[in-house]
Amino acid sequence: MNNEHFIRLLKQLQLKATPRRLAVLSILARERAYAGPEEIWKKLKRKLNTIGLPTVYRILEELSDKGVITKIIHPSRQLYYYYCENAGHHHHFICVSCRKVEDLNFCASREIENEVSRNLKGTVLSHILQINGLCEPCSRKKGEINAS
Amino acid sequence: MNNEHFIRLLKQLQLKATPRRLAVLSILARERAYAGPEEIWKKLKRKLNTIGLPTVYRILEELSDKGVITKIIHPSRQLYYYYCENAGHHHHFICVSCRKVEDLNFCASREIENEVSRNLKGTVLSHILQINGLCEPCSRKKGEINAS
DNA sequence: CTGCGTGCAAAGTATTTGCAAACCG
DNA sequence: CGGTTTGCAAATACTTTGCACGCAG
Repeated sequence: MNNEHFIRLLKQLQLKATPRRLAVLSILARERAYAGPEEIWKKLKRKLNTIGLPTVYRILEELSDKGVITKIIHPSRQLYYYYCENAGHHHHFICVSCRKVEDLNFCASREIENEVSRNLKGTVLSHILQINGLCEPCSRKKGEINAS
Repeated sequence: MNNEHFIRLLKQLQLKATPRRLAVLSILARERAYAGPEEIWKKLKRKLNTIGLPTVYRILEELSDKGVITKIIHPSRQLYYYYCENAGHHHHFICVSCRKVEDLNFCASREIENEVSRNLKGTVLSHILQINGLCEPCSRKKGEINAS
């Protein structure tokens, strides 16, 4: 949660603990929602003297490759990222209205693995499972809008 | 499979049965693998006198919106599409090596629905489940390569 | 005929790259 | 110090749009 934590995290990943990287992590950690490179960049500009948009792209990409943050699959095909404290393998429910992300205590790895190895005799490398929907508050709001 | 079938299909979707649309469907139906707009365009140019790349984009987009073809989620973030005869809701296993796509007789809709409505009290709008891996032949080849 | 469909040219725009300067350890 | 990291400017490349002409129904 705090900077000390992120410094350790970056060292583990063999990345230098630079102000830019820490700032990106800190901003993402504050959010319960996914954010895009440009948005993050705008927020960073307020905190740091200077920061380039390509730097933001690079940092998000490397953190995502290392598995520290999650890439969100969005219909618009723009990049979105989300920082999740929860370490174990799991999947996300994303609210398409307010962008909130919530953890799902559900993963179908086992069934998938069975299905693929038995029927297709193939090898699973990775799987994507993302649930798009409306969170509880947004669900209600939509209901109100529809009802009115 | 044949043109008659696609003509009926397009009519159902309230799309005119034009040579371009039929050609796109026919090409996709022949493949057991996903393909990108540019590739499809190149193949189409051989069959048709003229066809513009934007047209291919437009046709793929509308067919995908209507649910006739499936958008493939690719790490490169380029667009790929796949025509699947199988009508019911299901998911796909894609081979990252040869691009082959296979149906999975597995869907976690019910578990997802339970999990979301019980724990999050949210509403599910859609879900993405895609398995990336190696099909059986590619699995073997990789093994050979690694072994050598 | 009448509006949907298409070709062409042109724009758009998110994302990436190259390189010199700055900086972390 | 030495290799990373970053800013800036510019490029890239995929994808989309506008508009006039053509064709399906």
